Amino acid sequence: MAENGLGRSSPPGGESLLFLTDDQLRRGIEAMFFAYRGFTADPDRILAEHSYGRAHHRALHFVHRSPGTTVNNLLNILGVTKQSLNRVLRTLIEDGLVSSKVGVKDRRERHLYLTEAGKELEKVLSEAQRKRMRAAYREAGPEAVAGFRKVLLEIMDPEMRKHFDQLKDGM
Amino acid sequence: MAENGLGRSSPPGGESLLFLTDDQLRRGIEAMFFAYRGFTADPDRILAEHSYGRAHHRALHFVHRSPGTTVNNLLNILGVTKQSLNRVLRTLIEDGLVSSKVGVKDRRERHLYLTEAGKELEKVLSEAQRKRMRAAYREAGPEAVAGFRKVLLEIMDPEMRKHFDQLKDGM
DNA sequence: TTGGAAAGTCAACAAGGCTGACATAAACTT
DNA sequence: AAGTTTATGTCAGCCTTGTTGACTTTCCAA
Repeated sequence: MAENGLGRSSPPGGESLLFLTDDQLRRGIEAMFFAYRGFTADPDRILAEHSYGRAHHRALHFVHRSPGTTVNNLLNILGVTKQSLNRVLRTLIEDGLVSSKVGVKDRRERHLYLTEAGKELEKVLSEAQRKRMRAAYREAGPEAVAGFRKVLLEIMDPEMRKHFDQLKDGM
Repeated sequence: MAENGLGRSSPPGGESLLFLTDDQLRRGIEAMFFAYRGFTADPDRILAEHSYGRAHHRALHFVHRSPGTTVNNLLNILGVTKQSLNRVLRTLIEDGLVSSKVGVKDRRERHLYLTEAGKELEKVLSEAQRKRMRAAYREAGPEAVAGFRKVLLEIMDPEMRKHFDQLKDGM
């Protein structure tokens, strides 16, 4: 059986498992790396104009997605420390993009909402990002998109997958 | 025609373009975000044990991939400033993971190679990352993987796509 | 009612981006 | 030969965004 270019013979099972060779996996890893750069490029440019970073985008996105969410919930979704999130949140609140309301049931909690200005910036950011994704989806076609989504789901940590699925419910 | 949940009616063309709705695009964006976290999680853990970061991983990966590459070429691939790359490269060279050799044809250039120790760490990192990708690919199946790759290619900036394709040649 | 847990805030530090200025050596141009 | 460009490296300093530790306020349960 022919070598596959890495000095290892192909795995047993023949052609059907060629997509699992180390070469193919490495190509996938590199594709993920380069694609993620494109994925964030457009929002990054817009954020820079506002002196914000990706962390601000993420906060805006998920507050938009789950209005009234608590800081703690956001923490779990974003997977950063509360101190790190707090700094970003503080500037967004100071700048009037996010409003924070003390919880009614539990007054320790802060519920987060986008203000009109916050919704506006979120829209600009997400439209820029969607524009690229739309073009990519259109070029690749619906079946490729289905595969894309399927693989991404499998790459996620189970914990993150849970958050992803929970977001779905709120749609 | 039914609303799609965002207060916009579905695009003309009917069911066939449902994968291009803002909802679907937003889900794709979120999937990309959560998946990228999983994608980097395993290497990140290993890197932390060595007091390295993702920047070191990227350098190791691409030097491994293109042995003898120049600093300038690496700069273009990674898309960072030379100061930033230099800091990372310097520690890798000091730690004996990367070797830098003056060019023969053009003595201004430095050609970069992994040392044995460098190859070892790169292997540990890439095997951890491939392990997750292999599991994901296996779960998703070859057709999904093809779609995954196709969409990623389309998301890339043309400039990055060029680098990606050039790497292919070296395989 | 008191002590622990939870939510959030403040302070300080580190990694890794960035810009700008500058140095050196080698290659190229005129 | 002189001047310019290119490749690389370095220093200084800034910003964003991660981190840990210490602290306050609030809630709840023993």
